[in-house]
Amino acid sequence: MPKSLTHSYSRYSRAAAGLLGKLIRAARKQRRLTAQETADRAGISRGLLQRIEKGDPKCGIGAVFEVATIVGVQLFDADETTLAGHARQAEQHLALLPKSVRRSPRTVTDDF
Amino acid sequence: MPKSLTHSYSRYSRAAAGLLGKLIRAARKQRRLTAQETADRAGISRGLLQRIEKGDPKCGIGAVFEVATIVGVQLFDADETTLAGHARQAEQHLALLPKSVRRSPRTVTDDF
DNA sequence: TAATATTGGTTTATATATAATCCATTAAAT
DNA sequence: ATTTAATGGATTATATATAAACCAATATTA
Repeated sequence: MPKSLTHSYSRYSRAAAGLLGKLIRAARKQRRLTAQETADRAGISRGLLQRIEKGDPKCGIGAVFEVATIVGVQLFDADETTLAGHARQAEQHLALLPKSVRRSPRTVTDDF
Repeated sequence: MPKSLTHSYSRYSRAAAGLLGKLIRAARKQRRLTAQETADRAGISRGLLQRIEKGDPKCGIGAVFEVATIVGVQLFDADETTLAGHARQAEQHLALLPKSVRRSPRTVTDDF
């Protein structure tokens, strides 16, 4: 049985989702796009778009990224080559990491 | 009745989710963090963490951002002030937009 | 090598995200 | 001012995301 809705994310994560939503909404307004038309292009419902622009953290990241792309919000630094380049770099980086994954004994405190 | 799983997001959105997942996984390995421990700290299951690192676009953006924060993946440019600053800027920008929201007659083609 | 921990991939039950449809309100066009 | 379009917010039904519990395979430590 899944844990009920007892958990809430950190302030930082909620702020990040909220910021992205605000950026999306601002970009949509700039482009004079209707909520309905934007939702249609993204293949989602208008209600979901409302939640995305409100920064609801439970929205699927695919839907959020799709809308962001449509309204012209850059997800990653455009100057730093392309997305494909980023991914390739991440893969190489991953390959270069030491094989040892065993966690270090030091305890880490989560304060953000 | 909701539309079934007939829709799929754009290549760009999927690539973005996939990239973020790879960055997260690389960062977690760098920090020698176990999947289980990372999931525990994020308040999610290990299975969801696997999907996040795989770039599954249906994962909640809150969960993804939470994990990204925990493993140290910067969501927004750190140099560009803070998240709060970004949000304030977005709000001001939104307020400064012309009141007219009616969309322009020109049709726009989605090719990305 | 042996023992232990981590991971990847299932399955199942339940919580919930989503689409669809409504209505009321606000903004925009005529 | 009237009409029309856009928005915000609810509601409901259903698809599905998630947690939990497994197992097998791999990696890590001793």
